[in-house]
Amino acid sequence: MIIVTYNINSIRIRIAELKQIAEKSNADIICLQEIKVEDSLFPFDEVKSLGFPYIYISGQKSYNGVAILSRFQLYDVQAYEIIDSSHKRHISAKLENGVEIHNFYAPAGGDIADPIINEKFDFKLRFYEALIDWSNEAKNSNRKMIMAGDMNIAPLENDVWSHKQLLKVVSHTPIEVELMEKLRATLGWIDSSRHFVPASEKLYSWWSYRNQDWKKSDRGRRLDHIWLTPNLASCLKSSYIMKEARDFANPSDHVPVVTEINI
DNA sequence: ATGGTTGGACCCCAA
Repeated sequence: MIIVTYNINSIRIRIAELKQIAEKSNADIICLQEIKVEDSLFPFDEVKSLGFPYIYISGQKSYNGVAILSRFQLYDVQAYEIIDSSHKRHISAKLENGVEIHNFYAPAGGDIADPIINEKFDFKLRFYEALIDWSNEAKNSNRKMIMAGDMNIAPLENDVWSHKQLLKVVSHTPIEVELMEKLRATLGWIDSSRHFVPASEKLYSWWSYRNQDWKKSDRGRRLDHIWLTPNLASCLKSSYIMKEARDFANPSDHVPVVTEINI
């Protein structure tokens, strides 16, 4: 089974890119973030025609919004409102065999890395504390879980273009990195991208729009992640980041993470 | 130190 996570930054203007991604990845399941559309305006017909008849969404107008697209039926679908009831940032569904898929869009956190001055950063930290509680609920349960999404944190030194220059930049501050590691450690989550790429190697999934040549400056960050619970470790077959998607005609600033699992 | 771009809404906000 091939699972993809992709921050699409508006699904309605990026159907052509989604098509390319579906074809190149041969995805069975695509977790989307920032669909930026309310449920009633979701482009169901266009997405179905890409080979995903099963569509599970938690949308809102203008901001946020998550969706799971699937080639086969999923079960026990739940949409959550972590902390703030107006933010649609988490949807989950189960495979027929009971494996859980959780799709997240973590808050970006604003510009200033201080929770007292910047309430968006405070919200991001509280969101992660809530995620840690959510993950801890699965402790000792042996639930098989996949979590995918735009987590808006780049945890390792080589997950950003300059560790030193980004230490005070939201997405790579020590407090965020510590929270993400605390989340990872709850269940011993496996980072599928880093499972195949050593920590010494640069690896990014996002490049800002605010560079005239994203490839030349290459100031990327790895904000998008697919994690597995340890009881799925033996199923993890491969993973890659589809960097070429950043060069599509009308690209998102994020590119897809693609993970293959034998389940 | 600053500003650079994009998307969706509305005459600005979030990323």
